[in-house]
Amino acid sequence: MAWSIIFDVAEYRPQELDRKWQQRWADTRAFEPTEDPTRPKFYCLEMFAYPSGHAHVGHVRNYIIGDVMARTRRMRGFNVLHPFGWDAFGLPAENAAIKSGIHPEVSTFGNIEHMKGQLKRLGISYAWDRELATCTPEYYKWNQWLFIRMYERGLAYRRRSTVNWCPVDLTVLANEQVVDGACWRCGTAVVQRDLEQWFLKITHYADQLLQGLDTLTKWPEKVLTMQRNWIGRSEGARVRFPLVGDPVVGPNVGPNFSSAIAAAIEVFTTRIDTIYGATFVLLAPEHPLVETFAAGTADPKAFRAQVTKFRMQDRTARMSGDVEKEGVFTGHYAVNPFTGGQVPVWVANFVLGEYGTGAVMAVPAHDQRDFEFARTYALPIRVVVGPADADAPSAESLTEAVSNDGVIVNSGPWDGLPSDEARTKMTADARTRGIGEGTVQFRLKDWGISRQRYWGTPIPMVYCDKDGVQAVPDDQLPVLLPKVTEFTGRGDSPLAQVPEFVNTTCPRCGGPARRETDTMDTFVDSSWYFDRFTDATNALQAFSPVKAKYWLPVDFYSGGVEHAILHLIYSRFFTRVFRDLGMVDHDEPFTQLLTQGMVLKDGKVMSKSKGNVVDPDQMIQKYGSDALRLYVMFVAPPENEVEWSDAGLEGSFRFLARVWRLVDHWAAAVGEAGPVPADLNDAERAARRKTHDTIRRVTMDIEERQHLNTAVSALMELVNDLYAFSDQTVGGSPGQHAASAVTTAERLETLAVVREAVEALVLMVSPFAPHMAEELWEHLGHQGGLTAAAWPAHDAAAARAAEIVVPVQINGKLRARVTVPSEASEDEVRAKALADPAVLAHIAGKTVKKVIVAQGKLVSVVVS
RNA sequence: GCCGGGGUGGCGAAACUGGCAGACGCAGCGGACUUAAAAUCCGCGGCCUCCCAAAGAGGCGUGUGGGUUCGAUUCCCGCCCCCGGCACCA
Repeated sequence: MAWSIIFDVAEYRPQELDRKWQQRWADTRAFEPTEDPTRPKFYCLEMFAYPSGHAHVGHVRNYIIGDVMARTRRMRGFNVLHPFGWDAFGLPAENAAIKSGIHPEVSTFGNIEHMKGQLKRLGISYAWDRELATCTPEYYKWNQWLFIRMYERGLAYRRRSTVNWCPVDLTVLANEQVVDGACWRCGTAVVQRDLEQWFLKITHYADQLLQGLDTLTKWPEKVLTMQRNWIGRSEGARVRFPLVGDPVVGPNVGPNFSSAIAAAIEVFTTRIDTIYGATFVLLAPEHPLVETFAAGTADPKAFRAQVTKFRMQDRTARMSGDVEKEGVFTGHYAVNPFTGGQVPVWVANFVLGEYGTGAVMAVPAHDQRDFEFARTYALPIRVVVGPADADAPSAESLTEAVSNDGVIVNSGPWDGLPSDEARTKMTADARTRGIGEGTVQFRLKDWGISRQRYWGTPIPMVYCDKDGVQAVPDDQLPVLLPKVTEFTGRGDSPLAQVPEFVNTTCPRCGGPARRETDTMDTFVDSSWYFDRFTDATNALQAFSPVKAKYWLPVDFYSGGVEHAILHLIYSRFFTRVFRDLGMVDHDEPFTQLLTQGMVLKDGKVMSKSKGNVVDPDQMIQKYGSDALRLYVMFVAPPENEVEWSDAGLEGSFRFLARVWRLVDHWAAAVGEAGPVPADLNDAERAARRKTHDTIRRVTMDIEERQHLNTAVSALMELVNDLYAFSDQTVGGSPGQHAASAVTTAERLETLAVVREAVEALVLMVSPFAPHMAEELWEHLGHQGGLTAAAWPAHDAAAARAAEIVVPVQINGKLRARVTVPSEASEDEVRAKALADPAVLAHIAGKTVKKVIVAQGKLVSVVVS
């Protein structure tokens, strides 16, 4: 039995390495940085996790991406902050409590414990000292503190509003949380409710949030576009159409119809240039004037029934499909302030109450919606824009609206102007005459943050009969979330059922008062957690501006694209608030954003309910964490969606074992090798060239392109080459004969080249497979671990080849390859190419018209 | 409808600035080692044609039809399909 010989070369046993090095990193506190102004910083962050219980490989992919970036930057001399935390408040824990009776606090911390273990078993290099959970008073105190600062500045305010209410989750949803008219979480159709709500005035920053997008050059175009659409800026004008003599309507002209009684209808339009074609005015069913007009209509009951029908359509039918354009005449007329003509006022089901002024001027000739409406109800159509080089079409000939710009016609003094010029001039004219003004309209709305739920940050406000709404003074923060023991899932806010919480004293008069019983949307928590990481244990401040200045902004941020709007726009908003409070001095929180793709199993997103989750722990048990890490990085670029494959994981394990054998094979011999000498033979030079070319490729792929898959490919190529080199130089590849560890080689040069190659390989594989790399690094005789090691340096001269193979094309077809010295001149390359037998055969009997030499790349011969 | 991103072997993918399409890996096939298997090591591999076969040679090939160019997966124009976002936003 030859067992002893077989085990001369140590077997790759990843599970032992995982344990050993994870322990070592924890013992030496290897990843806990402190501020160091002498070194460049790198703040690497992955979106923190909701502690659902178990992380699957889809979640874990994101953490590995960040870890590769963090570990690489550390070796490249950066002071790296790579923290992790828990988005620990939220509905699922509370819903589970209603079902199972387990208190959210208990389940949440239990889940955190388990998931933290999973991440540690993956060897992610987190600064665990800075770990935070948003459900702790140490964290949410600062949510409350910030809320009060916003309240003081008018950025947090309370108003009664129609809100999106989820009848299943029993809570209000922000506009961003309503997807196709349904709750983003449970999919139930959303209903409308009127409630007193707290809002954050994100619209105050609408223009800044839009303009800031232009500075985000390292964000995916997709996300920038989604945010632009979401903010939805449009330039236009507000114009007032006075109502024609009506006893109900008073003389006061209100700019926004804050009162139900006004003497004019204000519309918002982006096409004031078409106002001579405005032949009627449309009101949203929600418009305040609608109810005012109702009483005066011929049949008020029928009128109101119509309007009610339109309002019901709004949320449900309108979302699900095309709703016929319908309207009802109010019996009233308004004056087109440009033509002076009287136009009828209708209520239309397709006009939105919450956008603009809730009223539009209808220009059927130049707006498709108005066109359809006019045709349905036989309202007049008037063409006021024509093409620049032809006559304008007649209204009768139109089959659809013409919405593009052109030249103004049928518009009195404005005839002949191009549309854009007309818009500017007519807006100015409206302003001069006091009937309107230019304005910018946003689609973005203020952020309603009140939630009628338990498991969230209490809103730190108090209601006093005498003094009204009062903020809780800073020295009484945090307003602690009381321990609710019974979760029924019925009624409004669970906190309203805790008298000792509700009943308090007014901070101003000391008299009896009631606390706000709603909690904050959990997106508040996640809007600034990256700031807190810079100073996670600060008990006196949300974070120190000095520490924040050192670490922020986040240099590299990665997470799922599903947060492209919600989290990423709220965080940009909060950053501006902190800036205006003097806490930070940058505008944008995340310099670079990477949106990682999901991991699918059987073509579907992994989820517990579908029963198709891949548990990283099971994979680690079988193949070790390094193989899992490497596979997930190798399978595709980080942005791509990928299908999970057990076979692929096994392939990555094989590669690591191959690296292990290679290094082990040479380790004993290369210990004696010195620096690489100048006079190498061809094989040695080629191996060295491959080493340095790989350094270049891997460095660029990780740092510049985040193409982590091709970085791994390059390492595989290097390993393949080194196996062949081993075979050539010492006979027999590593692993071919298990006991064939090299003890010496014929040439010292060989050992020096191999040592350089193998060390570079171990260093470069370490971000992907840190446990194995640490062990091999130690095995190669290095002390102090990889945390202290430097990334290999690229030597461009060593990477350059002495000879290169140049393909030769004849009339665009590849016909030959010639080998030339890499520094050969253009003439030499041309001569060599034209002398090649295969080339001669193809040009025989033909005329060479042209020879193009692309230096170092290719020769192209044109013949006829 | 508008905006953004895509379409490359059996599969995941690569091709950096217009220059050898398919690197690297998975699955597959062949060889070495072994009594045998596993593991390991080495090799083959887009499609088609010529050839008994091999070697070799040639043709076609990056969704599709054009264009620019000595040369196009890459640039331009038209079309088809897929994914994501927004969607009666005046």
